[in-house]
Order: sequence, then C-alpha cells, then structure tokens
Amino acid sequence: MQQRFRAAPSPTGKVHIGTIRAYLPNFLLAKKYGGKNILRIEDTDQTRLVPNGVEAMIEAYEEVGISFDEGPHKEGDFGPYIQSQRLDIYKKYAQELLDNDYAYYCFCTKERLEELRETQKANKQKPRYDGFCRNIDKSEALKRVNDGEAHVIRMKFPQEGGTVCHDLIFGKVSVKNSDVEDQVLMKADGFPTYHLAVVVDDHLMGITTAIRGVDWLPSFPKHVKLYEFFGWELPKFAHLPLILNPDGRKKLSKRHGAFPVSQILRKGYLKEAVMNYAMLCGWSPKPELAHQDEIYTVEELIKLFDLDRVHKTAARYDQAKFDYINSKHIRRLTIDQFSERIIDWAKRYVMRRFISDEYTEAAEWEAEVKSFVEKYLPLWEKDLEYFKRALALEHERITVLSEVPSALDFFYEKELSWEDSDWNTKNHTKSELADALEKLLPRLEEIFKGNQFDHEAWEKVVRGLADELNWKHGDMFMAVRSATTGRLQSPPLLESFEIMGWEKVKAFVEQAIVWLRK
RNA sequence: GCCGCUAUCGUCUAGUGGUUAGGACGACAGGUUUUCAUCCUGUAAACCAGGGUUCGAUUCCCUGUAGCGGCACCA
Repeated sequence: MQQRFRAAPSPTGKVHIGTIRAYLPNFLLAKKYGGKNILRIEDTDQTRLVPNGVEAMIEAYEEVGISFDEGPHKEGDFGPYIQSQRLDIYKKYAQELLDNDYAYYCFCTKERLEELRETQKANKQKPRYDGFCRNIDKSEALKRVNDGEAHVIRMKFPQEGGTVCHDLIFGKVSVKNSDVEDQVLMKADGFPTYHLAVVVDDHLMGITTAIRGVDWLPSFPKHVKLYEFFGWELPKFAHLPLILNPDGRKKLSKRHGAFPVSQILRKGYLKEAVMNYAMLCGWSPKPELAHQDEIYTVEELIKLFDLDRVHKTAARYDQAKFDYINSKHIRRLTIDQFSERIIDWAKRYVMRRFISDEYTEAAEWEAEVKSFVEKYLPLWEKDLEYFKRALALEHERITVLSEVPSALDFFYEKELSWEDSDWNTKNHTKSELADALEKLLPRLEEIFKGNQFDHEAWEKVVRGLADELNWKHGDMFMAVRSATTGRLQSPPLLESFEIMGWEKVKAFVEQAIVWLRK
C-alpha cells in the first residue's frame, strides 16, 4: 500500500526550525517509501487568519527542500486541501455522530463554561466540561437548535474504562476515560474544531501515518475514540518531541533562534544544513550507519531516517552546532558549487523578498547584508573567475554565506579605510608602521611588479626588513596585512596578492602610509 | 491544581543485566600556520535520588524529584 503523510499547519505564515523539524519526517519518509507528502491547511479558526499565510508557508517549505505532492498549490485526488473549503464534509460526519448517539448538542454559554472552569480551578480540580447538556432529550435539543439557539456539538466520550493508544515513538499511552472531557467537535460558527477535522481529513485523505508534535499527545485518545465511533481503520500515529529554547525552558521561541526560515536562509544557512540540523534534534541514525562528523546529505537522511529511532525527549536548540553543521556543508562544496550558491543566495534570498517579509519584522543585519550585496553582486558576476579565486581563499573561513560579501571586500574595493583597531600597535607606533611600510614598498615592487608572486622571495623580503629593523617577523607581516586588507585577520597574504595583482596591493600600501601618518 | 509523557557529559546523543559508559558540538591544552580559519593530537566532562528484583543494575519494577506537554467554541 502506498504510504501517505501530511503536514497540517494552520496558516499563520510562520515557518521556523521547529516547524521544519516537525514536517521533515513526512517528507523524508514519503521519499523513502515512494509515498506521498500532503499539505493540508487547518484554517478552522477564523479569528487567526493571516493574509498570504498559506503562500508564505509553501514558499518557506519549498525553499528548504520540503516539497509536497498534493496540497492547495498542487491539487490531487483528495482535495480540497484547505479545511475551510470542506465545511459540508465535517457537517455530514458530525451529523453521523449525532445520529449514532456519539455526540450531542450543547447549549452552554461561554459565560457558564468560564464560571465552571473558575470554580473547578478554585477547588483544585482539572478544568473540564461537566456534561451539563449531555442528557438533554434529543427531540428537545433538536427543537432548540431549530429555534435558532446557539449551540456546539460535543463528543460523547465514554466515562467508564480506559483507552489505550499506540504511538510509533511512545508506544502505549493510556488514560482513564473519566479523565477525558466531552470535546467540542463543531463550533457555534459552524466550523469544526481541530479534533473532528483532523480525524475526518486524515481518514478521507488516506493518511497512513499521522506525524505531529507531542503537544497533541494528551488529546490522542479523543481522536482514537473518534475513529472507533466512525468505524474507521486507525492510521499509525507518531508524536514528535519538541525543540526547546537553548535554556531548556519552553518551546523554541523567537528570541532564541526560532528565526523565520526567511531569515535563516538570508543569513546564509544552506538548506541541506537546515535539514541536517533539524533532524539531529531528537533523532540519530543507527550506530553502524552513523557518520562520525554527523554530516548528512538529504539523500542520506532519506535513506537513514526512521521513526523508530526518534527520541522521546525534547531537544534544545543549539546555535553552535547548527553553525558547525552549516560550515561543514559549505566546505563540502566545490569552489564552482560554492560560488554558484553564493550568487544564488544573493539573488534569491537577499535581493528578493519572501512573502513572509510582509509581516515579519526585519532584523538589522538584513539591511546591512543587502547593502553589501547590492554593491558587490554586480562586481562578482562581472568577473566570475576572479570571484572564484577570491572565494576559494575564504572557503575554509565561512560559517554562514552572509559573511562572504564583507570578507571579500578588499578584493573589490579601490580604496581601503582603517580604524586604529585595524592595526597591531602593541609593539610599534603608527608612525613606525608607516616608516616600515615605506621601506618595504620598493622591495616588494622589486619582486612583484611583473605580477610574479614567488613565495620564497616574498618571505625573504618581509623577514629581511624585520631583521634589519629588529622587529618580530609577525609584526611585519601584520603591518602588511592591515595595509593590504584593511584588517587584522585575512586569508594568506601572498595568495591574496596573487589574485589582487601588484597594482592594487601597491595602491593600498600607499594609502595606508598616508593614513598612518595622518 | 489535575492528567499525561520523559530523565546518560554544559548541549545533541550512542549503548548495555557484567563495558575503561562511545561519538559529535562546545570548552580547555598542545601541534601546524606570518593573522584568522582549517587540519591534527590530547584533556576535563554524564548514567536524577531512594527503594526493590538479581550473583550483579546506568539498563527491569516501584516511589520520589525535576523537566516538558496538555487541561479553549486555538491549532
């Protein structure tokens, strides 16, 4: 039988690393078993709609590589895939429950329910519906409904015995039936609640494995009972553990790395790294198939992932590990691939807007990255060979793609600017540095003027001058570094000069001397 | 408060009725290096507590504790 999985978000437009982790297993398993991955929009709460939320989410999922075989954007045989377009269906099944005495009309007002909850809380009881309308005579209830009295439909959950549910990750989960309340299935506005809609849709859409967050575990029995009421075969269920804030408290939130996918990608995390990291939260491959460095491609994840090795415990978000994984994926790229990815990143994520940008607050760094990219992208593209040669020197130094534009600036600028902190003045004053550079310049010209960059000659010149002036060699190299790159950390100098060419190096050194004497 | 779930280095995790409890990130210390990074080597670092069961429990059971989740006409 073909396996069918589904992601069932409500259309808030928000997609972050936690969401990715929640929906990735569906995608991976659908690919692994040749099944289908379905996107269904759960928009039964009419008070929480976001304009373009659906489009924004689809965009985010697909950008990180989670694609769907059916959904609002890709009609299949089980549509519509938006719950607000399926109201008649829920109505029909709610009626079926009513007819079979598995559900009843409830006329309790919100005020009464609120009061009820308050007293229950005050008495240290679990707040729950008390079954007030459970035994209203059916014909009387119907009359009240026909008279237009506001009502909901509640599930009549049996109050004796217990219910045992089976979960692929947690195993047996059992509850006393008397602990389960009569859940509202149809709201007064005619929309179903999640509980009815999810069961009906999963069944009708032929979902074979329903994967969702552990936050649904407590209402699992209600859903199991609903399947029983309808006489439907139960799909398999898997409840995924959550990703927690780095401090281990509460679900991942915005101020702790739950950045929207738009920002993750714009910052320059590769989609394969996003997947890799997301899956490593709460899952590990079989030891004999695991990689020592914990780096996995998408294809490998598809091959290796299975629900039976998913942890039961929540994992904390760890930015340092995510960074490690991203830099490892970057290093795996060839220079050709790396340069393509950078240019693609610049165009697709920096220069273009995500749909979700309409309603997510922009971070400060986004504007900065954009201004860099606007400036350098045309230059990169103008001479791709030059770009690749420069980029190769930064390949081992980059953690996220957004570091690239500023890292390569001295390859592209005609003039450098310095601050005092760009120089190592521990052992020598600025004017000493200027004097040294002035002495050095003609000697460098001597060996570099034909753009021939001989390592031995270069070392000899720099170290030779250092010896003459009685400087530490390192101080001399650092002076040259600051003069030619504008900073204290850079790729190896000679290799950089080889790309920049002597004229540029010379110009920078001359500018530096002027600046140092200012 | 009530209900449910869970518990291995700081973090992510592997693993077992008998192991020197393994790896990764991070930290620290060395090496390589003209800086930074890379790369290499090494060090520190864990089985929540108490009871059982057992010849033997980190592993199985119970209790406690802690954490997380849920307790809506939200999903």
